[in-house]
Amino acid sequence: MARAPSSILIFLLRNHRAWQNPNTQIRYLTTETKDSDFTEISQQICKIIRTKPRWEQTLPSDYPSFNFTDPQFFTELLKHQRNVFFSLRFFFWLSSQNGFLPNPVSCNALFTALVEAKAYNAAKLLLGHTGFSPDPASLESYIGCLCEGGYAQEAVDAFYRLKGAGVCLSIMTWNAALSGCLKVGRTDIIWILYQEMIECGVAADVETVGYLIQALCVDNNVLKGYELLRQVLVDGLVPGKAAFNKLISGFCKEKNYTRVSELLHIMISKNHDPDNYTYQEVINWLCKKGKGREGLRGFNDLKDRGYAPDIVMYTTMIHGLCTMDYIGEARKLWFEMIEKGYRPNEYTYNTMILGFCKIGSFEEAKILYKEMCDRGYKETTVSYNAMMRGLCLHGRTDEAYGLFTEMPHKGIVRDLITYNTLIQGFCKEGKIVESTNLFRDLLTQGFQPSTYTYTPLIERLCQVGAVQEAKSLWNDMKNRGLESTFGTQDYIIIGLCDQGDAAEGMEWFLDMLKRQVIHWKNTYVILWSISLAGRTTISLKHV
DNA sequence: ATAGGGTTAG
Repeated sequence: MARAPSSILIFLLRNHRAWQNPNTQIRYLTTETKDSDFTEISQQICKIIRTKPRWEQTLPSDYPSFNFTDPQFFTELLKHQRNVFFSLRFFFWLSSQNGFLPNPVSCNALFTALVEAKAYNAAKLLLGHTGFSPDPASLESYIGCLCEGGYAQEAVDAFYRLKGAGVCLSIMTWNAALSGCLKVGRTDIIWILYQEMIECGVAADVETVGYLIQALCVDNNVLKGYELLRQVLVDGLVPGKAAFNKLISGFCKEKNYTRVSELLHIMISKNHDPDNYTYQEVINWLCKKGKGREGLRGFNDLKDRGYAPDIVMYTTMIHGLCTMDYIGEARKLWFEMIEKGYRPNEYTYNTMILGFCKIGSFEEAKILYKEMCDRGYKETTVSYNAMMRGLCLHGRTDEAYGLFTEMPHKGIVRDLITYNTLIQGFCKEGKIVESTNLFRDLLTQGFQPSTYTYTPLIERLCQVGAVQEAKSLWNDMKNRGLESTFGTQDYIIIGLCDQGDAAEGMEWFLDMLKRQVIHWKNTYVILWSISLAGRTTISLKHV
């Protein structure tokens, strides 16, 4: 039995400041009492680990007789510690002490606290470190938590852990999982999970269907998504707007405007009025698929019907007009947007600046560029790329290259598009040495070249008679699994023929036929080159 | 949730 701490107690009670000091209290409680009051001590320890930076080193030597490794003590501490990371740190400290056996109760309590704090990484760390089995309820909210944070793969792992324990998820968690996978574009996992869901015998609800439809759209399976929608509509279920919007966007991409308008009608009839998100996608894809005029008409119709386009819609429309080089119209919308009270943002500025650059109005572009900076928007890779692209389009590659060299000094990162823009610009001007130097530089920097990188290089090399180099670039491109654009192969054939190698030209041509990548516009030129080079008549028997 | 930068023929 411990000594009755009467003298110390009397001292402490008389000395208010000493009693306020947690160290003193602990020393009293741990050395002078046997039946340790865990509640009191843990409250004090909480204070210490919160305020004292190197408590791990001082705690044991300061209080040699207290048994910190009693699991009951840790459970008590957890109750009082608001900041779960302090508890975690304490837990790992305990684990390093001899004699502490993390018991399932404290592990589970800590795990639950971490999950509640949405500290998925820490929760995962704890799981991996201790290998304990959390109770199903915590594990289930852990799965929901992982999905929310975009950790789809980890969620699946946790799911199989639960499944192994014979527990099945509630529909809420299934939906959270599907939604989480959708957010990070992991449709592959969605289909696995959905299969599992069916096997568990959990009935999909209307929310589930919404996610499935969206997943089908992401997989470019819009028609299947549409069929699923029709099917559930018959059953009286109406998925949320997001599913409709994805379907509409998907059909726009496929230029299936009949379905688009049908879906818009369904939305209205089901009290899902199409919103800015819906229309923005329609206009976006109309512009991207070369129907900018229709896009503009739709945009104006919407305004006539009382819809108020938001800044994103305005930006989309301005961008569409700029791609068609209708800069005047774009500028009109720009001012209309400002009149309506929207301030141009980074996206709007970059779009408009590129528009001006493309038509060679560099003065206007520079004024806007300055305005953008004055408004506090930073210069970015995108804004630099836009200026460089404009300059390249107008034969001012030297100025573009000047910007390129300036970028690192301003701390602006160059990316693949930066390189591609310049490579294309130099190629266009026949500056093949500069282009290939940039290409080499790009590889040294560790970028993965894209089709946009190779195409201008191959074409220009062929034109200057360096067909061998062009062919090696072609192989390089193919080895990276990149698809060539229509027309690139034509240059190689014509280049080969210019060198008098009709036979190999023919080989390449037959290869194109086999792969059905013929660009019929150039076929006549190709056949003509081959026959000129080989002085033979090409008959379609070869085909 | 939504928007911005890189292919194409004289």
